Amino acid sequence: VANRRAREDAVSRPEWAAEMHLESVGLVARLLRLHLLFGRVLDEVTAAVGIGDADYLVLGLIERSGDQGGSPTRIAEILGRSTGGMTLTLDRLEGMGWVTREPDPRDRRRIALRLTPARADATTRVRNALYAWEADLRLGDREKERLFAMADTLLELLADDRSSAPAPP
Amino acid sequence: VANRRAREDAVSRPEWAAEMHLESVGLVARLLRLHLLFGRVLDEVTAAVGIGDADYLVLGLIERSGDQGGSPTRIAEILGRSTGGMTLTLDRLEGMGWVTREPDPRDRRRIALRLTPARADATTRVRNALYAWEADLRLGDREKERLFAMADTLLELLADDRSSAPAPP
DNA sequence: CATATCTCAGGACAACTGATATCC
DNA sequence: CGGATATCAGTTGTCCTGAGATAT
Repeated sequence: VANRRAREDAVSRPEWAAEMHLESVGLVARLLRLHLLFGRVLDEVTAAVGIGDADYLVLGLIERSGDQGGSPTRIAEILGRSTGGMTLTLDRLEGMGWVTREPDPRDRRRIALRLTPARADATTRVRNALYAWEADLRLGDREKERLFAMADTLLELLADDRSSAPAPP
Repeated sequence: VANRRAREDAVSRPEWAAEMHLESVGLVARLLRLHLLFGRVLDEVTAAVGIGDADYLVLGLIERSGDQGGSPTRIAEILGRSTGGMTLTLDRLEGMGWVTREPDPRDRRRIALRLTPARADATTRVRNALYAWEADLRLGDREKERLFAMADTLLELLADDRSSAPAPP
């Protein structure tokens, strides 16, 4: 056990944790930091193209929804927002001429969301910028493979989680 | 090359990407999803203790600032917010009796932020809940080690980034 | 009728910008 | 004085909740 602890300690004190008063640096601390840093990258990239990061996520989901178009409810679910709030967001995006709402003839409750050509360009630029950012990391094949594997492991764990939120004593 | 591509494709199409219309699933897509999912975990855990996630980050940083106490500017920097906004946040936190502001006698421009005992408990509860969440993942030693290593790789890459945000054409 | 999808009205509130006071 | 630190005033904007309209 002593051996295990020593090995874990060796790897579990990254430089950035030096100035923090933490007993130990585990997965959560790393994920928290990752969350912050990646959020910032996202902010910068989207701002450079002139969209907010929240809007980019909406636009990106619409773009990826295929020929059927995106639906407000579905997008709200994925992003963890209310449908009412999503209507407001869409009003805004539509008002700026970035998104169109078309009634779906097959189910007239539904609405098909589509990007206007100009915004399709913009989201493509954001995505290209993100890909460029990824390319700038200059990952080797092996490293990439391992990062993918780790990310997928984490994502599976997180996706299975749905029932979390332990209550405090 | 054909071999490499085949191998990469095998690993680069996680299940969750099935319904998305993506040409390829790279690191960014995974990080985006990770960002969303972990953000939700954070929301749930903090909400269960009765704080907002943004507030938890502030409280957590104050708690970890050691004997000197935290300073508004420093916290704003770490979280990527404006100092003006931080003042408002601190007003709120102080108003709720969660944080105290003490003048620093050694540099009277500065202010030392401290948690009230009650809130120190709350942040501890959140942290414990996060640790419990981590423990619930039931990671094996080897898996943990690999996740740590990968997370640290990513964090280094992100930390070196500071100069990103490529401009669009 | 029960359910699903979307919208509307009204409100809450967090965060920003820019200017200001104080201190090193 | 030039820089840093924190705050204030005024505003913007995003999102939520809860109720309602229309369609299945």
